[in-house]
Amino acid sequence: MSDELGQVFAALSDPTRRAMIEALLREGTTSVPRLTAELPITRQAVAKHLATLDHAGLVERAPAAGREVRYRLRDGALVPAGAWLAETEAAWDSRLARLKGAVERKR
Amino acid sequence: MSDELGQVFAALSDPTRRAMIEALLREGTTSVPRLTAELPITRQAVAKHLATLDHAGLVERAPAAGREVRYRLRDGALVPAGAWLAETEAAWDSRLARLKGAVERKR
DNA sequence: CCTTTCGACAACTTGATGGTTGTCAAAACA
DNA sequence: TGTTTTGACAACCATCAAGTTGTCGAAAGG
Repeated sequence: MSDELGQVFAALSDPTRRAMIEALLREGTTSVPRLTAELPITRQAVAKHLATLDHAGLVERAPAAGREVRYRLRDGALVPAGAWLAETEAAWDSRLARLKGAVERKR
Repeated sequence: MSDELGQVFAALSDPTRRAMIEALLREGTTSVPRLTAELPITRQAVAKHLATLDHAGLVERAPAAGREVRYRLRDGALVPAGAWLAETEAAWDSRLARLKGAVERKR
């Protein structure tokens, strides 16, 4: 469907995937076996989550030696989601502020 | 399960629900029939989406006259999600910047 | 008073999600 | 060489998500 924003938010909605992102933030780059050691799920489940993050564009495969497959964060991948949230939050707040102002003025 | 952040992100992952939020931003407050007129889905589907937004804490029921049920945005509801995204994005960027710096320094 | 509208449920279909087990070939290692 | 890891698939299961149709009673409107 190519709802990019939706895919990013969906990817972030799973706590396991957020944990993976946080691990990536800590460790810079990681791999399936590595994450499998940190998480209480199977290798296959980890691989699936990484594929989801990949499809959402949050993560990409990094060149690695041998058969190893490493993953790293994709530059700028969070920007659209962050921008949408920031804009929406701003509009949200200003609307509520205006409402509040109207109430104040009324009494 | 009570994964608040997850529920918010999940709520935002659906384009129909984002459209509802944007309508709410434009119109201040809305109702099931109103949204049904704007969207290509049934009254019942609209009600379900509103319930989802309600459970995620993004929206709340506003007092209304008669049998009408109006919905409005909940103050501060986006803050945790926005904060998580902003923090993560910052860590993300600084990590990438550091990496880039290391590469520059190396050659 | 009769008809329409609205909210609240319930049942159902279809498809996606998160997880599992199992298999296999290639690479790494003892 | 033989054993263990790793990645890549596939099948499967249970649950949830998005949407539908249908029903019902209460409120609004003619």
